[in-house]
Amino acid sequence: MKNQEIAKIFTNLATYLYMDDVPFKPQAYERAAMALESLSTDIQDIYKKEGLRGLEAITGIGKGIALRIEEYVKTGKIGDYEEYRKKIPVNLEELTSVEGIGPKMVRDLWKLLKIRDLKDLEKAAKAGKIQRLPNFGEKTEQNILESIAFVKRSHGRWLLGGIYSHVEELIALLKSSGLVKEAVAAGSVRRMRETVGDMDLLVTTKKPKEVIDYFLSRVPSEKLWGRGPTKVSLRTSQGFDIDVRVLQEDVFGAGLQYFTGSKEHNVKLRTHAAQLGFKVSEYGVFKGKKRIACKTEEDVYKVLGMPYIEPELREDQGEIEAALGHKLPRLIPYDSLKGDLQVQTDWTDGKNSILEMAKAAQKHGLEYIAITDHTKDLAMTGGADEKKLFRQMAEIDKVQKKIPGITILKGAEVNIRKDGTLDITDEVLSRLDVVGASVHSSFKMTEKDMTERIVRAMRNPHVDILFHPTGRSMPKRDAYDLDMEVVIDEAKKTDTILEINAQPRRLDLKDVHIRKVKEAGVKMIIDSDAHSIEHFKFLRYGIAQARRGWAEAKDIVNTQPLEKCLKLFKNRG
DNA sequence: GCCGTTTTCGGCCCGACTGTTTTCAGTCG
Repeated sequence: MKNQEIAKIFTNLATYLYMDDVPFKPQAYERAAMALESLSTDIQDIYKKEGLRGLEAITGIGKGIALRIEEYVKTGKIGDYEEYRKKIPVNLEELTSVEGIGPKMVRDLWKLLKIRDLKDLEKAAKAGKIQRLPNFGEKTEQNILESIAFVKRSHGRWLLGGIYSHVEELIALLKSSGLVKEAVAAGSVRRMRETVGDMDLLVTTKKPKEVIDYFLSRVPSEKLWGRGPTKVSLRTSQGFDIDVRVLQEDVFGAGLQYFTGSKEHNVKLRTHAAQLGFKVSEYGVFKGKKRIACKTEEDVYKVLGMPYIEPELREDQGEIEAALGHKLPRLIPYDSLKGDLQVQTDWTDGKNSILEMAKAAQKHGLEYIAITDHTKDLAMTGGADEKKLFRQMAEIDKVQKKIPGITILKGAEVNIRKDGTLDITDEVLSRLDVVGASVHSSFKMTEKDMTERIVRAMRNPHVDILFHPTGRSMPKRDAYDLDMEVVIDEAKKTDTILEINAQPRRLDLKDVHIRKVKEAGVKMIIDSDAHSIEHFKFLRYGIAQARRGWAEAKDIVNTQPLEKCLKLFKNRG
């Protein structure tokens, strides 16, 4: 699948066009790149099946860009882009990943100092060469050095699950100051994106200066990026960037809407507003000079003729159109899960016993769990063979008696071998309540082979769930090559449930897949993949991911009580 | 380069902040 490759080229091409001050084209390429990134169908397939017309049917792709995609599919290159690369042969992604460096600076750094990448940049900055350039200065040079250190440390983005508790702490801190009325997170944190680059906190207060002083006195910062009368911007000692903004109480809704983003959602919303004769900014919705609505987000959307749009949907993926047509999904609510069907214990690589996990699950409000320890191919985890599975089944019966308030199902996470067969016999699988199958090895197969491998496993009549279908693990391992269309199709045919694994580094399925699966009418399940009693809290991120994929409660089997949930399994209806 | 219940031509979101300047360009969200 070349979608991401082509998207990257278009993003870079946009950067080059920005350097040349070309108007409007860069944005067009950026939009095309975004369209490609969120496309779960292979763009090459679309081209092969439907030609240029198929490409042009995609919003954001017109005649010109369709031709460039055609060129790439045919030759593996895009001419305009190659020319630019010859002229300015620099690593755009690396250089623009540095906070404060955009296309124009990249251009000048290349022109004047022949800086190609992060290494060159760091060297020049350390030698004090940057500050002598026209329009650069001492401070810019210093910021560059600090940004480079950060990019190197964290690649600039953080897992949502890694910083979420930090967000909650800071909100609580602001609220406990007694100085603020409202204190909420906005931005990608509020939209619950799987990774976030920084944190936007919004407060309303009558004493902006005091709030900012208070915040600075309580949150140790490694670097103060800047502070104004209504905003402070800093990097914490953990290296995480936080913006705190003070909003006027009577325009809080407009501000919250604005700073929640996404940028693309807001662009679309403003365009729509303009068509109605309104102007939208962080200070409200205006008709001429008159302010119409801004107290709550509901007001903002209402005056623009649409119901409230949940933050998780605000990615310009059709939510505004859906809202206008009153076709928004009724997203699966948080805290609506009744069970968790992927739980590991100390029988393999989990930290806690079956009883401890059951107790923790119960405390988390769950009515049932499945114990799904690894199986024998995963030797390093102490994966169970058939005998060990029987022993564990007996143990679960014993534990169940000690804790009657929650049902403990007998399950396993069986390994899908390279050829698509499983590492546990069908005879034993048939004795389990829940069988999840997943790939843990041989990630580097061709898309065709990997798809066939997984399809074969799904065809096993005992496999109820395909666990973490794409196998990614952020940030170190990307998804393996897989034809998701085929997998979804096969899930429909075989009644296999697809998992949304809630581990912050997995979040697999991805949001774009979830939407496809839902549209295909295939069932999904949200599992914590808990390896300790702490991990049931991950379910929240799984639900967030489901919501970002427009899923409703009825799409997710474990929103149902146990009996109903099990009826949705294959061969159980 | 894309798009269309204002438009097949003429628009394309909008404002704040920063660092370098001495009125503004670049970057960000």
